Amino acid sequence: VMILRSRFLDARRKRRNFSKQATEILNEYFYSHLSNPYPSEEAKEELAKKCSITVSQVSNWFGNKRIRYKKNIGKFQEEANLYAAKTAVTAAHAVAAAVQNNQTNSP
Amino acid sequence: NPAPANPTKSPSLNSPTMSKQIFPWMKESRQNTKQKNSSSSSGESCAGDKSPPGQASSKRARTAYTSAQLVELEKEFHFNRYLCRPRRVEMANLLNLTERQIKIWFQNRRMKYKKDQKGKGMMTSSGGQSP
DNA sequence: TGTGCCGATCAATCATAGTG
DNA sequence: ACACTATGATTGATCGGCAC
Repeated sequence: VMILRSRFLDARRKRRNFSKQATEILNEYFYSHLSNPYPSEEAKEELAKKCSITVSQVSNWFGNKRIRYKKNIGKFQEEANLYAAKTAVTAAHAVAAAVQNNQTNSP
Repeated sequence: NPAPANPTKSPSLNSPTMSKQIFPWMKESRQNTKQKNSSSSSGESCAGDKSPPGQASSKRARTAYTSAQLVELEKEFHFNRYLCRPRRVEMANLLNLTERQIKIWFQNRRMKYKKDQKGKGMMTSSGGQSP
């Protein structure tokens, strides 16, 4: 337990929240692709550009978002509805691929 | 982790408006979809790697490496970015970690190295700003 | 057939920024 | 000022695919 505090030199010390509009763009993408929120490398690059952040940051954002979303879906319902209404449904095609793997369950 | 155990999932959700569905990616995820049963320990073996305890370590629990272990690993990484089998065995014993862990650490370290290299490459002028 | 590596992700955790 | 929550980043470990 004395095995710590070597991290006091980490970069995470200085963290900046993303701009309100960057978060807006990311959430828009996330909720409009809720069926499969895994942007391609190209999509990440585009999002990174629009948000003025790095591709890694986009990856981190989606990683955190996915995990936290599924950890507590209820907590994000409001947000989900908010963005769902705001966007023009683009999650139809992705469903096909996802659905193919979905049908495999029955106790 | 106090988590008792909740193997099976009972998805069932939705508030008033049943607008959202539970897509496959939202499910409990990892450590399934592929259960290569048979033997005991984890699916991976990593060419003979065991720990003295021989406990069923199928549950990987983010072991926190000590700073001492990290220092050794880092030192070795600067010497070689890749580890040969014999060396890996040595380090495993030296640091009291499994070969698998050593292998994975180097794997992750290489990825991190690559990522860092990318971040650099630009940055023209000055830098050192001291407030 | 078995093993290591890569790329992407997961999942837990750290440390800080925000909010009340 | 301070407890508690939201959030970006780090990292040990897994998954699927690929090369040898």
